[in-house]
Amino acid sequence: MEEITLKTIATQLGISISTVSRALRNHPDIKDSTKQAVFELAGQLEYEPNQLAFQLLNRRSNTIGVVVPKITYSLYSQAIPGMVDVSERHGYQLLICQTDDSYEKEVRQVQSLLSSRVSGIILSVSANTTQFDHLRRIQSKNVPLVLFNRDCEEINCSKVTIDNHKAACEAVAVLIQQGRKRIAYLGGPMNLQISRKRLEGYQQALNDAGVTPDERLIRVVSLDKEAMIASLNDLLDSPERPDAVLAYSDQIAQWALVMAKRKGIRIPDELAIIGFYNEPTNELLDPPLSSVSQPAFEMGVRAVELIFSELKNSRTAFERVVLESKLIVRGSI
Amino acid sequence: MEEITLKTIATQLGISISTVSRALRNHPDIKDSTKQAVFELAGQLEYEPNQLAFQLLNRRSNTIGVVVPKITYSLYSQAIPGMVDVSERHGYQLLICQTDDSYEKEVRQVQSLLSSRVSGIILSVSANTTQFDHLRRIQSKNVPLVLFNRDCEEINCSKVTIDNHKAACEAVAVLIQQGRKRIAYLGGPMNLQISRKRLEGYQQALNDAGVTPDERLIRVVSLDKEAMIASLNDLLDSPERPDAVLAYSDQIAQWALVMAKRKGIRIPDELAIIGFYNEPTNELLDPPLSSVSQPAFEMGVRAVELIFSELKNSRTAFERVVLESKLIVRGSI
DNA sequence: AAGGTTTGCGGCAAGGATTGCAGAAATATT
DNA sequence: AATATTTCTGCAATCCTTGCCGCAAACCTT
Repeated sequence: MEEITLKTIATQLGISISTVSRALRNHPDIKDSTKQAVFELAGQLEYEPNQLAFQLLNRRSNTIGVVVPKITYSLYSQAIPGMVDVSERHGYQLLICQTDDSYEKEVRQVQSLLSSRVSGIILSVSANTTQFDHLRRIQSKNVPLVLFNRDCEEINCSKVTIDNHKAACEAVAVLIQQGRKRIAYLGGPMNLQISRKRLEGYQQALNDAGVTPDERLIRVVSLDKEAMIASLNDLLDSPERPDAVLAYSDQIAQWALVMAKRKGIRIPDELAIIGFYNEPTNELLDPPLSSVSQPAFEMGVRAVELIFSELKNSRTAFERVVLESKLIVRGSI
Repeated sequence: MEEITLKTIATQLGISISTVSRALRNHPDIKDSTKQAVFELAGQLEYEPNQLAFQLLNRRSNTIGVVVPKITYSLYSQAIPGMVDVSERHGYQLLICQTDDSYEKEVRQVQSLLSSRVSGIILSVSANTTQFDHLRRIQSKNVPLVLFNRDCEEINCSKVTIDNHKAACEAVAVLIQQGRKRIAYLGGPMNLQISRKRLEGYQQALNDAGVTPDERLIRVVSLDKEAMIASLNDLLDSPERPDAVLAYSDQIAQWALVMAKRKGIRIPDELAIIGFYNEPTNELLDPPLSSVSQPAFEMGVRAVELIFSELKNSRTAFERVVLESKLIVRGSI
């Protein structure tokens, strides 16, 4: 069983390869009768044009590389379908990699995507990435790069994010208006810019309201489930127990809600909770969890669109798309 | 800014392309001093071997195509990381497509993957696929094909599934043992084999226990949220209200739980609920949702492994991997 | 009928990397 | 010193497709 190529068809019909190629692409130079014969035989042999050869010729692969920390994080599992949607419509495919939040893996993945000559790269930096030469390398090869969700200041390129500072600030403001006095921030990894931005937003809201911040209410929470639960236990059992919580992610917020309930803490009376990302399951909790919603699907869509616009028009300035986030108020506050 | 190729290095060093190629692959025929010079310049120019050329030469792309109905379905968003893990370890990448449960899209995606000369295809059939020529085509091209989760009898190939009949049967048996009399089955699309198998398992369990089935308790539920809620309302408000429910998916089961609670139906006293897929958020509900857990991550791992084993040893018989499902008992029963 | 135009097709090159074979240079052997 | 052997390097083919140039035959023009 060997590959069916243009050559196979050409020799079987006793014509040249170029004629077959043109016939299949409906070139006007080719006689109708020839075209018909070619189409017939091609269908019969189930000929599929070899994309690899085509891509080599065109020096690009019609493929967009996507690098995310973990596909399972809901923002990514929602954003990726958005990317798939748009890119499929343009005849592009997605090469998806995950870094497991490891810097080394991120570098390897980027390398490998460049080697595969992807047409563009969409990336969300890992929690352990503090050096960015690999991203500069993408740019120096003139491959469009779009950062989304997890941004970094060090790289100048097109970006799709929300205004994390503002989102956190507004969420905390709502808590303050409710009369909450001891508001905690449960942050994610602090070398993530978005985690820091949310912290700054939190601090600013306190500042604006003239509330003295309490350092003990600012905690970095591990994303690992067991460790997270331990942190939550520690906070909820401590004498400085908060009366409100803004969490870096719904994953954290959901467990905070569940743990608090198990401890008999009444929600929202004794503890208000707000998370980030507006996971669909927030609605199912009792009480339902309030959350800052991010348009994840749209982030994916926009990221791919930015790739295409750079591809089409390589000399445009970098675009920063800042999408609207929105506090979804439910029973937890 | 042009592409850095072997030629670039060769001309700059005044040696031939072949020498550069061999130097980079550490061929023993090449003098050490030459190698060193080549390595140095290659590093300096940030040379990346062009995978496209390599793949064309080798007639394969080191890429595995994955076709699923929707990436957001939790089984897939868990299985894909399993696939990514294994394939990355082997130096392969994943080309991910979704069909949105459309037959036409599925055909197109498969076509396009074949055109891209993927090394193998992993697929979960769409809910509207009733014809399978496109899958036969994959096989006739000697491209390894693995079906997972959503199987179909019509195609003979390697498969990774669970025993849906048995899983449903055992779940219902537990409900019967609890003394439940009116057990409902909330099924998914009926041209999905897994949905039918679960129905059969449900029916067999009733049969085995000598319970007369009530047709009104068997319902096909749309996967669309609004329509689903309407169906649930209808069932829960009807005079033939069940005292137990086996749902095709946790998505359905979770909403059944929430809707029942809102109607003041006590769970599990008045209504027991079991879902499928063991979504992580089941734990967060009140009461926590019982569910038939499927090893989604492992399904992904095994599917890729099956591709590799066919790739290595093309003449092996097809393997059917049937993984163990398990009823996770929580407060909802 | 001689020249010009159209029609239909073939040949060649390019795109980048690998590799068997052959050949040149350097070294070893007699 | 002449031959044999080893060490290193280059040529050319290959993977498949497309674009460009050119050629022959057929047609049309005057």
